[in-house]
Amino acid sequence: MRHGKEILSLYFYYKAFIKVLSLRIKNKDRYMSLQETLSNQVKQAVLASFSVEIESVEFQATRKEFAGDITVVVFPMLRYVKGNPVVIGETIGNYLVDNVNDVKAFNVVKGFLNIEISDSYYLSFFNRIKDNHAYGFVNSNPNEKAIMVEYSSPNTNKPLHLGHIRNNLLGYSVAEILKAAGKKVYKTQIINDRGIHICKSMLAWKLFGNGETPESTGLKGDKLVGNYYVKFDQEYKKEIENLVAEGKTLDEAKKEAPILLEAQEMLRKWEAGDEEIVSLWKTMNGWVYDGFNETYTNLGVDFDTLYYESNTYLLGKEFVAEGLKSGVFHTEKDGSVWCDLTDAGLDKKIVQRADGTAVYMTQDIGTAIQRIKDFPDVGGMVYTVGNEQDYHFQVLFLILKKLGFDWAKNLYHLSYGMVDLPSGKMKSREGTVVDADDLIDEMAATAEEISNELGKLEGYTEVEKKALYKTIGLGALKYYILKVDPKKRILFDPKESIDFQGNTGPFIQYTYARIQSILRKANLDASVTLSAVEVSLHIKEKELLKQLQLFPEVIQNAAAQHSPALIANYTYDLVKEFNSFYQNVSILGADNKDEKIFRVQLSRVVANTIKNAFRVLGIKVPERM
RNA sequence: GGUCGCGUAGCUCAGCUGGAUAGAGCAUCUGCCUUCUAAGCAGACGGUCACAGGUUCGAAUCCUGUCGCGAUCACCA
Repeated sequence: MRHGKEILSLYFYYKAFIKVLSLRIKNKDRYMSLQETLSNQVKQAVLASFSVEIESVEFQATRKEFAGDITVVVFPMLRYVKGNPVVIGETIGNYLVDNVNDVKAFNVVKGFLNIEISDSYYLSFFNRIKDNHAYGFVNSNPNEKAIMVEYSSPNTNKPLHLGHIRNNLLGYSVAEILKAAGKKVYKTQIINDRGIHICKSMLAWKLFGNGETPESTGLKGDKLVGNYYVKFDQEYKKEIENLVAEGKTLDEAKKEAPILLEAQEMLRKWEAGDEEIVSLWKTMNGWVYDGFNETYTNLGVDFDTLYYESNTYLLGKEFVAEGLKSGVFHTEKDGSVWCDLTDAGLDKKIVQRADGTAVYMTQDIGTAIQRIKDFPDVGGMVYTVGNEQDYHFQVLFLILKKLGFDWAKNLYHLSYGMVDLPSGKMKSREGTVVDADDLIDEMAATAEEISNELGKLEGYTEVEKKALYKTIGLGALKYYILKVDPKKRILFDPKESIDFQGNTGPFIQYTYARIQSILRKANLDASVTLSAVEVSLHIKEKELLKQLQLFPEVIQNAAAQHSPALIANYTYDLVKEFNSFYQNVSILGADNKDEKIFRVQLSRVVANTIKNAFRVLGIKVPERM
């Protein structure tokens, strides 16, 4: 037996493991978690042996180089019990062996009491979950308030890029995680469909478009509109150059460029309801939505309800008026409305311009209130928005609290780091963006290349193959993005392709496919329930069971922390453990029938857990690959 | 400058509500496909956990300061 990396591989989740021992085991007349039982018994042992009461007992998973499954840390007790930690540990260990059925043996290393738990404990756990396809998921409680998760929320003047992909994947996954953790969830977005940005695209199309449409060009609608946004910028820059050549300063030129003035005029006309402008606006936004929907479908994300800024920006103003009445806001001499947040350590913030028009904040105040009106069962919201807007949401939440909404305390800004390129920030106007559609296609193409090299898909139709390439390509992309802690920024180098080996989505999908292959070949009745007497656990089997035990708690933690990364990392650990089992233990070639049944069942449960974990990440699993 | 976030192996990342010798993947090097899918397994190599103090029996983890990177401090969204 080797004692290298493989042995240590589970070390890092040992903290989480403790919590998982809270799975119910039968103890006398009621269910009590193993840790609860042990905790009480350790207290008893200390009381009996040293006449001291201790408040709590600290557990951790046993490191792999030592015998045992769970470890009691003796050091904290030294505060109450004077003595040698080894002696104290041994005293407690003996007491546990005598008094707790599932404690089989123990050993003490320095101040650590390592406890061995009986196989029957793990087997009874296994028998409880083996047929539960929703293992790890909690049904939603109808009495509990729902959560609205906002994500994506793009501007409608340009196509989606890699930054939006991170946003979409995070928002979608967090919504699914919350559902899995027992919350009712609504997915939504606020579509920034009005403003100067869309007018720029509209104007450029009017001037240079020659009536082009997605149909006439074969271009996706968002791409077509995005092209005119770029076109506008090019013309704008030309005009600035000309004006500077004529002797204007750069600042003057930027403000006076005719094309910009014309775009601003267009915005005024739009706000005044000019029929021609509004009609063009509707047409071009329609093109963009068609394009976006294609990308969303491709990415596999969806929404339950949509909000458009053009519908909600006026609503905010009502509440600005209300806030003025109640004294939350005040008017400046010029007529603009402000909120003073200096008592909270923040600045003053404008909520409405002097001319009465809405700012970003006005709109967000209105949108939040509108959402609660539309969905009265919503008790909180999650905003998936980049960390460049941390301050905005700090202020927004505070204002909503000041306005007296009780749900305002349940607002959460899911703030994530930017996706940057080696050259810096992605800029649509400068063409330095990684286009979402292109990237998805490239990932599928790479999956196809690798699949062809490996040549394991004989018998698959072209349609099946195409679908599989997409599953794998998207799996690689999504996992690559989601495994990183949301708050950290991602540096994406287009020259370095996303891996398909190691800690990747395809590696996990591959393991799932392997298990499916075994299940197809197993050809046995997996419904029987084996008792502890019939099977004694292989070390790899036991490690797998320990890892499986963690899953429900991982879901809860991921929900509490709004972090898909926790699910991704957990799944990787589970899969690593399974592959080690697979490569070291023969499943179909087990020594006897019971062992074979158990291993097949265990493999099936692992596959199901992979599937469930990946489902909340929005990643599909393949039957073959 | 004020505020917020980040800094762990050559690279990409775990670990952070304090506990045993800080872990993975990629890259480099070694073994393993007449046996369940080698997108795999088993191993080697690789670390002053940015730096300096402090709290503690014990600090990558908590506190303070310094440095570096990023964001933000708009009548833009």
